Amino acid sequence: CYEYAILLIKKGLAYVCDLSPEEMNEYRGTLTTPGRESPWRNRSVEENLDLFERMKNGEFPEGSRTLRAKIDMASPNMNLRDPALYRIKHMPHYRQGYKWCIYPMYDYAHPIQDAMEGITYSLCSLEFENNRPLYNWVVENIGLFKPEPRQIEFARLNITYTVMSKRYLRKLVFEGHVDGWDDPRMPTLCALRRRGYTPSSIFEFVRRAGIAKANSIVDIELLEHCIREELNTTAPRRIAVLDPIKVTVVNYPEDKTEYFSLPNNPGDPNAGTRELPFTRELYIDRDDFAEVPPPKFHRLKPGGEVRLMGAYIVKLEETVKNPDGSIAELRVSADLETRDGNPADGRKVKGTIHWLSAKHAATATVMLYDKLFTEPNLNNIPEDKDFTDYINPDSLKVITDAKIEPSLAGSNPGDRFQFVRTGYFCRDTKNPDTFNRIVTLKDSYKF
RNA sequence: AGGGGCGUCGCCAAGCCGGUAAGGCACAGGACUUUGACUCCUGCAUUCGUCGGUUCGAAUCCGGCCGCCCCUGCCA
Repeated sequence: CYEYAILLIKKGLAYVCDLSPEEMNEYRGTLTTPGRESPWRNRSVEENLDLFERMKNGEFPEGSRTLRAKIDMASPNMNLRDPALYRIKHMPHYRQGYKWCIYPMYDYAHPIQDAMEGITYSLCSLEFENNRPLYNWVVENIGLFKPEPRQIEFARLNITYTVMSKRYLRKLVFEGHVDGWDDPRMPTLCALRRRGYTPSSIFEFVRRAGIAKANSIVDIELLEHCIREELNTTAPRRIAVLDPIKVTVVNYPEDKTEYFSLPNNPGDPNAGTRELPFTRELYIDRDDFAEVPPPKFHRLKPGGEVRLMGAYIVKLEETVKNPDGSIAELRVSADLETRDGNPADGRKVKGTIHWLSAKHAATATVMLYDKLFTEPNLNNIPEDKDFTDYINPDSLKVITDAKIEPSLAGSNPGDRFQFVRTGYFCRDTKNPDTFNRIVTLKDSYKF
Protein backbone atom coordinates (compact mmCIF):
# COMPACT_ATOMS: atom_id res chain seq x y z
CA CYS A 1 0.00 0.00 0.00
CA TYR A 2 2.85 2.32 0.91
CA GLU A 3 4.55 2.06 -2.50
CA TYR A 4 1.30 2.76 -4.27
CA ALA A 5 0.80 5.81 -2.07
CA ILE A 6 4.17 7.12 -3.20
CA LEU A 7 3.03 6.52 -6.76
CA LEU A 8 -0.16 8.49 -6.23
CA ILE A 9 1.79 11.37 -4.69
CA LYS A 10 4.10 11.41 -7.69
CA LYS A 11 1.09 11.47 -9.99
CA GLY A 12 -0.17 14.48 -8.09
CA LEU A 13 -3.22 12.51 -6.93
CA ALA A 14 -2.45 12.48 -3.22
CA TYR A 15 -1.22 15.09 -0.78
CA VAL A 16 -0.28 15.50 2.85
CA CYS A 17 -2.89 17.58 4.65
CA ASP A 18 -2.25 19.41 7.93
CA LEU A 19 -5.89 20.00 8.81
CA SER A 20 -6.97 18.78 12.25
CA PRO A 21 -9.79 16.25 12.42
CA GLU A 22 -12.18 19.05 13.42
CA GLU A 23 -11.08 21.25 10.57
CA MET A 24 -11.30 18.46 8.07
CA ASN A 25 -14.82 17.76 9.20
CA GLU A 26 -15.71 21.40 8.72
CA TYR A 27 -14.05 21.60 5.30
CA ARG A 28 -15.96 18.53 4.16
CA GLY A 29 -19.26 20.38 3.84
CA THR A 30 -22.59 18.62 4.27
CA LEU A 31 -24.85 16.28 2.32
CA THR A 32 -26.34 19.23 0.51
CA THR A 33 -23.51 21.74 0.41
CA PRO A 34 -20.13 21.22 -1.25
CA GLY A 35 -16.94 21.09 0.77
CA ARG A 36 -13.96 23.45 0.52
CA GLU A 37 -10.51 22.50 -0.66
CA SER A 38 -7.81 22.12 1.94
CA PRO A 39 -5.19 24.88 1.97
CA TRP A 40 -2.59 22.13 1.79
CA ARG A 41 -4.07 20.61 -1.33
CA ASN A 42 -1.51 21.98 -3.76
CA ARG A 43 1.77 21.22 -2.08
CA SER A 44 4.62 20.19 -4.33
CA VAL A 45 5.31 16.55 -4.99
CA GLU A 46 8.68 16.91 -3.25
CA GLU A 47 7.16 18.38 -0.12
CA ASN A 48 4.45 15.71 -0.04
CA LEU A 49 7.02 12.97 -0.43
CA ASP A 50 9.14 14.41 2.38
CA LEU A 51 6.22 14.91 4.75
CA PHE A 52 4.77 11.46 4.05
CA GLU A 53 8.14 9.85 4.76
CA ARG A 54 8.39 11.71 8.05
CA MET A 55 4.82 10.78 8.97
CA LYS A 56 5.85 7.18 8.50
CA ASN A 57 8.91 7.66 10.68
CA GLY A 58 6.92 9.02 13.56
CA GLU A 59 8.04 12.66 13.48
CA PHE A 60 4.50 13.98 13.91
CA PRO A 61 1.86 13.36 16.55
CA GLU A 62 -1.30 11.44 15.84
CA GLY A 63 -4.02 13.55 14.26
CA SER A 64 -1.64 16.20 13.00
CA ARG A 65 -1.50 15.15 9.37
CA THR A 66 -3.02 12.73 6.89
CA LEU A 67 -2.34 11.64 3.38
CA ARG A 68 -5.38 12.48 1.31
CA ALA A 69 -6.57 11.59 -2.17
CA LYS A 70 -7.05 14.59 -4.42
CA ILE A 71 -10.47 13.96 -5.92
CA ASP A 72 -13.39 16.38 -5.67
CA MET A 73 -14.48 18.41 -2.65
CA ALA A 74 -17.78 19.18 -4.34
CA SER A 75 -18.74 15.57 -5.07
CA PRO A 76 -22.25 14.62 -3.99
CA ASN A 77 -20.63 11.41 -2.75
CA MET A 78 -19.00 12.29 0.55
CA ASN A 79 -16.48 9.49 0.13
CA LEU A 80 -14.97 11.34 -2.79
CA ARG A 81 -14.36 14.63 -0.95
CA ASP A 82 -10.59 14.09 -0.69
CA PRO A 83 -10.80 11.04 1.60
CA ALA A 84 -7.93 10.22 3.96
CA LEU A 85 -5.69 7.45 2.66
CA TYR A 86 -3.26 7.23 5.56
CA ARG A 87 -3.28 8.49 9.13
CA ILE A 88 -0.67 8.55 11.86
CA LYS A 89 -0.88 5.95 14.61
CA HIS A 90 1.83 5.59 17.21
CA MET A 91 1.19 1.99 17.86
CA PRO A 92 3.52 -0.97 17.47
CA HIS A 93 3.55 -2.22 13.91
CA TYR A 94 3.35 -6.01 13.75
CA ARG A 95 6.75 -6.20 12.09
CA GLN A 96 8.38 -2.77 12.28
CA GLY A 97 7.48 -1.92 15.86
CA TYR A 98 7.45 1.82 16.60
CA LYS A 99 9.53 2.57 13.52
CA TRP A 100 6.40 2.52 11.36
CA CYS A 101 3.73 5.02 12.28
CA ILE A 102 1.27 5.27 9.41
CA TYR A 103 -1.66 3.03 8.63
CA PRO A 104 -3.89 2.96 5.56
CA MET A 105 -7.64 3.51 5.63
CA TYR A 106 -10.02 0.69 4.70
CA ASP A 107 -11.18 2.33 1.49
CA TYR A 108 -7.61 2.62 0.28
CA ALA A 109 -6.25 -0.73 1.42
CA HIS A 110 -9.27 -2.78 0.42
CA PRO A 111 -8.96 -2.61 -3.38
CA ILE A 112 -5.18 -3.00 -3.19
CA GLN A 113 -5.43 -6.08 -1.05
CA ASP A 114 -8.08 -7.51 -3.34
CA ALA A 115 -5.79 -6.95 -6.32
CA MET A 116 -2.80 -8.49 -4.60
CA GLU A 117 -4.81 -11.55 -3.69
CA GLY A 118 -6.09 -11.94 -7.22
CA ILE A 119 -9.67 -11.18 -6.24
CA THR A 120 -11.78 -10.37 -9.30
CA TYR A 121 -15.19 -10.02 -7.67
CA SER A 122 -15.02 -8.50 -4.23
CA LEU A 123 -18.34 -9.22 -2.57
CA CYS A 124 -19.54 -7.11 0.31
CA SER A 125 -22.73 -5.80 1.82
CA LEU A 126 -24.99 -3.00 0.69
CA GLU A 127 -23.65 -0.24 2.94
CA PHE A 128 -20.49 -0.15 0.83
CA GLU A 129 -22.24 0.91 -2.33
CA ASN A 130 -21.22 4.50 -1.69
CA ASN A 131 -17.62 3.37 -1.32
CA ARG A 132 -17.46 1.70 -4.71
CA PRO A 133 -16.55 4.88 -6.64
CA LEU A 134 -13.58 5.34 -4.32
CA TYR A 135 -12.67 1.66 -4.67
CA ASN A 136 -12.62 2.17 -8.42
CA TRP A 137 -10.72 5.43 -8.12
CA VAL A 138 -7.89 3.65 -6.32
CA VAL A 139 -7.83 0.78 -8.82
CA GLU A 140 -7.88 3.08 -11.84
CA ASN A 141 -5.38 5.62 -10.61
CA ILE A 142 -2.84 3.11 -9.45
CA GLY A 143 -3.48 1.49 -12.80
CA LEU A 144 -1.13 -1.43 -12.26
CA PHE A 145 -3.52 -4.25 -11.49
CA LYS A 146 -3.81 -6.92 -14.15
CA PRO A 147 -7.28 -8.26 -13.54
CA GLU A 148 -8.82 -5.16 -12.02
CA PRO A 149 -10.87 -6.19 -9.00
CA ARG A 150 -14.50 -5.23 -8.96
CA GLN A 151 -16.68 -4.66 -5.92
CA ILE A 152 -20.17 -6.13 -5.94
CA GLU A 153 -22.63 -5.57 -3.14
CA PHE A 154 -25.52 -7.67 -1.90
CA ALA A 155 -27.86 -7.63 1.09
CA ARG A 156 -26.68 -9.28 4.26
CA LEU A 157 -28.56 -12.22 5.69
CA ASN A 158 -31.08 -11.58 8.42
CA ILE A 159 -33.12 -14.27 10.13
CA THR A 160 -36.26 -13.87 12.21
CA TYR A 161 -36.08 -14.19 16.00
CA THR A 162 -32.34 -13.57 16.15
CA VAL A 163 -29.69 -10.91 15.61
CA MET A 164 -26.77 -11.12 13.25
CA SER A 165 -24.63 -8.05 13.85
CA LYS A 166 -21.38 -8.59 15.69
CA ARG A 167 -22.19 -5.64 17.92
CA TYR A 168 -25.37 -7.28 19.17
CA LEU A 169 -23.94 -10.77 19.43
CA ARG A 170 -21.04 -9.39 21.39
CA LYS A 171 -23.41 -7.77 23.81
CA LEU A 172 -25.27 -11.05 24.32
CA VAL A 173 -22.00 -12.75 25.22
CA PHE A 174 -20.48 -10.02 27.36
CA GLU A 175 -23.62 -9.28 29.31
CA GLY A 176 -24.09 -12.96 29.98
CA HIS A 177 -27.40 -13.41 28.23
CA VAL A 178 -25.90 -16.53 26.68
CA ASP A 179 -23.09 -18.84 27.76
CA GLY A 180 -20.65 -17.78 25.06
CA TRP A 181 -20.12 -17.45 21.35
CA ASP A 182 -20.93 -21.11 20.90
CA ASP A 183 -24.02 -21.15 23.09
CA PRO A 184 -26.33 -23.29 20.94
CA ARG A 185 -28.91 -20.51 20.88
CA MET A 186 -26.57 -18.17 19.04
CA PRO A 187 -26.62 -17.79 15.24
CA THR A 188 -22.83 -18.03 15.02
CA LEU A 189 -21.36 -20.88 13.02
CA CYS A 190 -19.66 -22.38 16.07
CA ALA A 191 -22.99 -22.32 17.91
CA LEU A 192 -24.92 -23.80 15.02
CA ARG A 193 -22.34 -26.54 14.84
CA ARG A 194 -22.60 -27.26 18.53
CA ARG A 195 -26.38 -27.19 18.32
CA GLY A 196 -26.15 -29.90 15.69
CA TYR A 197 -26.72 -28.06 12.42
CA THR A 198 -24.75 -29.67 9.60
CA PRO A 199 -22.67 -27.63 7.15
CA SER A 200 -24.78 -28.94 4.28
CA SER A 201 -28.02 -27.84 5.93
CA ILE A 202 -26.65 -24.33 6.35
CA PHE A 203 -25.49 -24.24 2.74
CA GLU A 204 -28.91 -25.39 1.64
CA PHE A 205 -30.58 -22.75 3.75
CA VAL A 206 -28.43 -20.00 2.31
CA ARG A 207 -28.98 -21.31 -1.20
CA ARG A 208 -32.75 -21.29 -0.79
CA ALA A 209 -32.83 -17.90 0.87
CA GLY A 210 -31.11 -16.48 -2.17
CA ILE A 211 -28.85 -13.51 -2.78
CA ALA A 212 -30.35 -10.19 -3.76
CA LYS A 213 -30.12 -6.50 -3.01
CA ALA A 214 -33.37 -6.04 -1.13
CA ASN A 215 -33.11 -5.71 2.63
CA SER A 216 -34.92 -8.72 3.93
CA ILE A 217 -35.38 -11.01 6.88
CA VAL A 218 -35.73 -14.72 6.21
CA ASP A 219 -38.06 -16.89 8.28
CA ILE A 220 -36.20 -19.08 10.75
CA GLU A 221 -38.61 -21.81 9.62
CA LEU A 222 -36.63 -22.13 6.41
CA LEU A 223 -33.45 -22.94 8.34
CA GLU A 224 -35.32 -25.44 10.49
CA HIS A 225 -36.84 -27.03 7.42
CA CYS A 226 -33.39 -27.54 5.92
CA ILE A 227 -31.99 -29.38 8.92
CA ARG A 228 -35.13 -31.49 9.32
CA GLU A 229 -35.02 -32.41 5.68
CA GLU A 230 -31.45 -33.65 5.95
CA LEU A 231 -31.69 -35.34 9.32
CA ASN A 232 -34.89 -37.11 8.34
CA THR A 233 -32.83 -39.24 5.97
CA THR A 234 -29.59 -39.46 7.94
CA ALA A 235 -30.40 -39.47 11.66
CA PRO A 236 -31.01 -42.83 13.36
CA ARG A 237 -34.23 -42.98 15.39
CA ARG A 238 -33.89 -43.50 19.09
CA ILE A 239 -36.25 -43.31 22.03
CA ALA A 240 -35.95 -40.77 24.78
CA VAL A 241 -38.58 -40.11 27.42
CA LEU A 242 -38.10 -36.51 28.43
CA ASP A 243 -40.68 -36.29 31.18
CA PRO A 244 -41.14 -39.86 32.41
CA ILE A 245 -44.10 -41.35 34.24
CA LYS A 246 -44.07 -44.91 35.40
CA VAL A 247 -46.26 -47.46 33.67
CA THR A 248 -46.84 -50.98 34.89
CA VAL A 249 -48.09 -53.66 32.53
CA VAL A 250 -50.21 -55.62 34.97
CA ASN A 251 -50.59 -58.76 32.91
CA TYR A 252 -46.88 -59.02 32.04
CA PRO A 253 -44.62 -61.34 34.10
CA GLU A 254 -42.44 -59.59 36.62
CA ASP A 255 -39.24 -61.35 35.67
CA LYS A 256 -39.64 -61.43 31.91
CA THR A 257 -37.58 -59.44 29.41
CA GLU A 258 -38.40 -59.43 25.71
CA TYR A 259 -36.48 -57.74 22.95
CA PHE A 260 -38.26 -55.90 20.21
CA SER A 261 -36.61 -54.95 16.98
CA LEU A 262 -37.16 -51.33 16.00
CA PRO A 263 -36.11 -49.77 12.70
CA ASN A 264 -33.36 -47.16 12.80
CA ASN A 265 -35.22 -45.35 10.08
CA PRO A 266 -38.61 -46.57 8.94
CA GLY A 267 -38.17 -44.71 5.68
CA ASP A 268 -34.89 -46.44 4.94
CA PRO A 269 -34.78 -50.25 5.29
CA ASN A 270 -30.99 -50.16 4.77
CA ALA A 271 -30.61 -48.25 8.03
CA GLY A 272 -31.17 -51.50 9.91
CA THR A 273 -32.71 -52.10 13.31
CA ARG A 274 -31.77 -52.23 16.96
CA GLU A 275 -33.12 -54.21 19.87
CA LEU A 276 -35.11 -52.62 22.62
CA PRO A 277 -35.81 -54.44 25.90
CA PHE A 278 -39.40 -54.66 27.13
CA THR A 279 -40.33 -55.38 30.73
CA ARG A 280 -43.27 -55.05 33.07
CA GLU A 281 -42.15 -51.62 34.29
CA LEU A 282 -41.99 -48.91 31.67
CA TYR A 283 -41.68 -45.17 31.24
CA ILE A 284 -43.75 -43.09 28.89
CA ASP A 285 -43.84 -39.34 28.39
CA ARG A 286 -46.16 -37.32 30.54
CA ASP A 287 -47.50 -35.62 27.41
CA ASP A 288 -48.75 -38.95 26.18
CA PHE A 289 -51.28 -39.32 28.92
CA ALA A 290 -54.31 -37.25 29.77
CA GLU A 291 -56.78 -37.96 32.50
CA VAL A 292 -59.24 -35.62 30.85
CA PRO A 293 -58.27 -35.83 27.21
CA PRO A 294 -58.87 -32.90 24.88
CA PRO A 295 -60.72 -33.61 21.63
CA LYS A 296 -58.95 -35.94 19.19
CA PHE A 297 -56.41 -37.02 21.76
CA HIS A 298 -54.92 -40.19 20.33
CA ARG A 299 -52.67 -41.00 23.24
CA LEU A 300 -53.24 -42.82 26.53
CA LYS A 301 -56.43 -41.92 28.32
CA PRO A 302 -58.76 -43.64 30.76
CA GLY A 303 -60.26 -46.70 29.13
CA GLY A 304 -58.36 -46.05 25.93
CA GLU A 305 -55.84 -48.05 23.97
CA VAL A 306 -52.54 -47.05 22.41
CA ARG A 307 -49.77 -48.85 20.56
CA LEU A 308 -46.45 -48.97 22.33
CA MET A 309 -44.21 -48.34 19.36
CA GLY A 310 -42.81 -51.59 18.04
CA ALA A 311 -44.49 -53.55 20.82
CA TYR A 312 -47.93 -54.30 22.24
CA ILE A 313 -51.17 -52.47 22.24
CA VAL A 314 -51.92 -51.42 25.76
CA LYS A 315 -55.08 -50.33 27.59
CA LEU A 316 -55.23 -48.02 30.57
CA GLU A 317 -56.75 -49.83 33.55
CA GLU A 318 -55.96 -47.61 36.49
CA THR A 319 -54.42 -44.28 37.38
CA VAL A 320 -52.56 -44.44 40.68
CA LYS A 321 -52.09 -41.10 42.42
CA ASN A 322 -49.87 -39.69 45.10
CA PRO A 323 -51.39 -38.14 48.22
CA ASP A 324 -50.93 -34.70 46.64
CA GLY A 325 -52.99 -35.68 43.63
CA SER A 326 -50.12 -36.04 41.21
CA ILE A 327 -49.81 -39.18 39.15
CA ALA A 328 -47.71 -41.90 40.71
CA GLU A 329 -48.17 -44.63 38.18
CA LEU A 330 -50.30 -45.81 35.32
CA ARG A 331 -51.44 -49.40 35.29
CA VAL A 332 -52.17 -50.86 31.91
CA SER A 333 -52.92 -54.23 30.43
CA ALA A 334 -51.29 -55.41 27.23
CA ASP A 335 -52.95 -57.25 24.40
CA LEU A 336 -50.29 -59.93 24.11
CA GLU A 337 -51.59 -60.97 20.67
CA THR A 338 -50.61 -57.66 19.09
CA ARG A 339 -46.87 -58.01 19.33
CA ASP A 340 -46.37 -58.35 15.60
CA GLY A 341 -49.45 -56.74 14.22
CA ASN A 342 -52.96 -55.58 14.59
CA PRO A 343 -55.63 -57.18 16.74
CA ALA A 344 -57.47 -60.09 15.20
CA ASP A 345 -60.84 -58.55 15.88
CA GLY A 346 -60.02 -55.72 13.50
CA ARG A 347 -60.32 -52.89 15.97
CA LYS A 348 -58.26 -49.82 15.11
CA VAL A 349 -55.90 -48.16 17.54
CA LYS A 350 -55.11 -44.68 16.42
CA GLY A 351 -52.26 -43.65 18.66
CA THR A 352 -48.68 -44.86 18.91
CA ILE A 353 -46.47 -43.70 21.76
CA HIS A 354 -42.86 -44.31 22.65
CA TRP A 355 -41.72 -46.10 25.78
CA LEU A 356 -38.66 -47.41 27.61
CA SER A 357 -38.07 -50.28 29.98
CA ALA A 358 -37.55 -48.69 33.38
CA LYS A 359 -34.95 -51.21 34.37
CA HIS A 360 -32.85 -50.73 31.23
CA ALA A 361 -33.23 -47.01 30.57
CA ALA A 362 -30.25 -44.73 31.14
CA THR A 363 -30.50 -41.18 32.42
CA ALA A 364 -29.27 -38.13 30.54
CA THR A 365 -29.43 -34.37 30.55
CA VAL A 366 -31.30 -32.86 27.65
CA MET A 367 -31.13 -29.23 26.61
CA LEU A 368 -34.32 -27.99 25.02
CA TYR A 369 -33.44 -24.92 22.98
CA ASP A 370 -35.97 -22.52 21.60
CA LYS A 371 -35.83 -19.15 19.85
CA LEU A 372 -33.51 -16.68 21.58
CA PHE A 373 -35.98 -13.82 21.14
CA THR A 374 -39.71 -13.37 21.31
CA GLU A 375 -39.76 -10.77 18.56
CA PRO A 376 -39.30 -11.78 14.91
CA ASN A 377 -37.73 -8.55 13.67
CA LEU A 378 -35.33 -6.94 16.12
CA ASN A 379 -34.59 -4.17 13.62
CA ASN A 380 -38.11 -3.01 14.03
CA ILE A 381 -38.53 -2.43 17.75
CA PRO A 382 -39.57 0.86 19.41
CA GLU A 383 -36.89 3.51 19.96
CA ASP A 384 -37.06 3.27 23.73
CA LYS A 385 -36.52 -0.47 23.74
CA ASP A 386 -33.32 -2.46 23.65
CA PHE A 387 -33.10 -5.71 21.74
CA THR A 388 -32.19 -7.50 24.95
CA ASP A 389 -35.65 -6.58 26.26
CA TYR A 390 -36.98 -9.20 23.88
CA ILE A 391 -34.90 -12.14 25.00
CA ASN A 392 -37.06 -15.24 25.31
CA PRO A 393 -37.03 -16.30 28.98
CA ASP A 394 -37.80 -19.85 27.86
CA SER A 395 -35.06 -20.15 25.25
CA LEU A 396 -33.47 -22.94 27.27
CA LYS A 397 -35.09 -25.66 29.29
CA VAL A 398 -32.75 -28.08 31.02
CA ILE A 399 -33.98 -31.58 31.71
CA THR A 400 -31.63 -33.45 34.00
CA ASP A 401 -33.48 -36.71 34.38
CA ALA A 402 -34.56 -37.69 30.92
CA LYS A 403 -34.65 -41.42 30.22
CA ILE A 404 -32.86 -42.63 27.12
CA GLU A 405 -32.65 -46.00 25.48
CA PRO A 406 -29.55 -48.07 26.36
CA SER A 407 -28.06 -47.99 22.86
CA LEU A 408 -27.57 -44.23 23.15
CA ALA A 409 -24.89 -44.81 25.78
CA GLY A 410 -22.53 -45.97 23.06
CA SER A 411 -22.89 -42.87 20.93
CA ASN A 412 -20.23 -40.22 20.42
CA PRO A 413 -20.21 -36.48 21.00
CA GLY A 414 -21.51 -34.79 17.86
CA ASP A 415 -23.72 -37.76 16.89
CA ARG A 416 -27.17 -36.77 15.74
CA PHE A 417 -30.39 -38.67 16.37
CA GLN A 418 -34.08 -38.34 15.97
CA PHE A 419 -35.70 -38.85 19.33
CA VAL A 420 -38.82 -40.39 18.00
CA ARG A 421 -41.92 -38.19 18.12
CA THR A 422 -39.87 -35.48 19.83
CA GLY A 423 -37.22 -33.89 17.65
CA TYR A 424 -33.67 -34.03 16.37
CA PHE A 425 -30.90 -34.04 18.95
CA CYS A 426 -27.14 -33.85 18.93
CA ARG A 427 -24.87 -35.19 21.61
CA ASP A 428 -23.02 -32.17 22.93
CA THR A 429 -19.32 -31.88 22.28
CA LYS A 430 -18.54 -29.89 25.39
CA ASN A 431 -20.65 -31.86 27.83
CA PRO A 432 -20.89 -35.35 26.39
CA ASP A 433 -23.51 -36.42 28.92
CA THR A 434 -26.02 -34.01 27.48
CA PHE A 435 -28.04 -33.91 24.32
CA ASN A 436 -28.91 -30.66 22.55
CA ARG A 437 -32.22 -30.33 20.80
CA ILE A 438 -31.45 -29.12 17.30
CA VAL A 439 -35.05 -28.68 16.27
CA THR A 440 -38.42 -30.16 17.11
CA LEU A 441 -40.34 -32.37 14.76
CA LYS A 442 -43.19 -30.67 12.98
CA ASP A 443 -46.38 -31.22 14.86
CA SER A 444 -49.76 -30.71 13.31
CA TYR A 445 -51.62 -31.68 16.44
CA LYS A 446 -53.18 -28.71 18.14
CA PHE A 447 -54.72 -28.96 21.57
C1' A B 1 -32.62 18.61 1.25
C1' G B 2 -27.87 16.34 -2.45
C1' G B 3 -26.17 11.47 -3.75
C1' G B 4 -26.30 6.01 -3.81
C1' G B 5 -29.67 1.72 -3.49
C1' C B 6 -34.27 -1.07 -2.90
C1' G B 7 -39.87 -1.95 -3.35
C1' U B 8 -43.14 -9.06 -7.19
C1' C B 9 -48.06 -13.85 -2.39
C1' G B 10 -47.49 -13.97 5.26
C1' C B 11 -41.45 -14.67 4.58
C1' C B 12 -37.61 -15.24 0.86
C1' A B 13 -37.12 -15.05 -4.50
C1' A B 14 -37.01 -15.90 -10.23
C1' G B 15 -38.73 -13.05 -14.14
C1' C B 16 -37.02 -7.07 -15.99
C1' C B 17 -33.41 -6.48 -24.53
C1' G B 18 -42.58 -6.29 -23.76
C1' G B 19 -46.41 -11.30 -25.23
C1' U B 20 -50.02 -12.16 -20.82
C1' A B 21 -46.63 -13.90 -12.83
C1' A B 22 -41.12 -19.93 -11.65
C1' G B 23 -39.68 -22.14 -7.20
C1' G B 24 -38.91 -22.69 -1.81
C1' C B 25 -40.62 -21.77 3.29
C1' A B 26 -45.15 -20.92 5.89
C1' C B 27 -50.26 -21.91 5.87
C1' A B 28 -55.04 -24.73 4.69
C1' G B 29 -57.54 -29.22 3.09
C1' G B 30 -57.17 -34.59 1.83
C1' A B 31 -54.57 -39.64 1.30
C1' C B 32 -51.10 -42.81 3.76
C1' U B 33 -49.00 -43.95 8.52
C1' U B 34 -46.96 -49.04 14.62
C1' U B 35 -43.26 -41.35 14.68
C1' G B 36 -50.18 -36.62 15.07
C1' A B 37 -43.05 -37.20 11.70
C1' C B 38 -41.87 -38.48 6.69
C1' U B 39 -44.13 -39.15 1.84
C1' C B 40 -48.11 -38.12 -1.55
C1' C B 41 -52.05 -35.23 -3.81
C1' U B 42 -54.82 -30.31 -3.71
C1' G B 43 -55.28 -25.12 -2.71
C1' C B 44 -52.64 -20.55 -1.97
C1' A B 45 -50.64 -12.96 -6.49
C1' U B 46 -56.29 -11.59 -12.82
C1' U B 47 -51.53 -9.24 -10.00
C1' C B 48 -46.02 -7.13 -9.62
C1' G B 49 -45.40 0.22 -4.01
C1' U B 50 -48.61 3.94 -6.52
C1' C B 51 -50.60 7.20 -10.36
C1' G B 52 -50.23 8.18 -15.37
C1' G B 53 -47.98 7.53 -20.41
C1' U B 54 -46.17 4.60 -24.78
C1' U B 55 -47.98 -0.08 -27.07
C1' C B 56 -52.36 -4.66 -30.26
C1' G B 57 -50.05 -6.14 -25.59
C1' A B 58 -46.10 -3.69 -19.67
C1' A B 59 -43.92 -6.70 -13.52
C1' U B 60 -40.85 -5.74 -17.70
C1' C B 61 -40.09 0.75 -21.58
C1' C B 62 -41.01 6.31 -20.08
C1' G B 63 -42.58 10.16 -16.40
C1' G B 64 -44.50 11.81 -11.59
C1' C B 65 -45.45 10.47 -6.62
C1' C B 66 -45.05 7.33 -2.03
C1' G B 67 -42.25 4.12 1.27
C1' C B 68 -37.77 1.86 3.27
C1' C B 69 -32.19 1.39 3.65
C1' C B 70 -27.17 3.71 3.21
C1' C B 71 -23.65 8.24 3.00
C1' U B 72 -21.15 14.40 6.38
C1' G B 73 -14.93 8.51 10.97
C1' C B 74 -7.88 10.56 10.63
C1' C B 75 -13.86 3.04 11.76
C1' A B 76 -14.55 -1.23 8.92
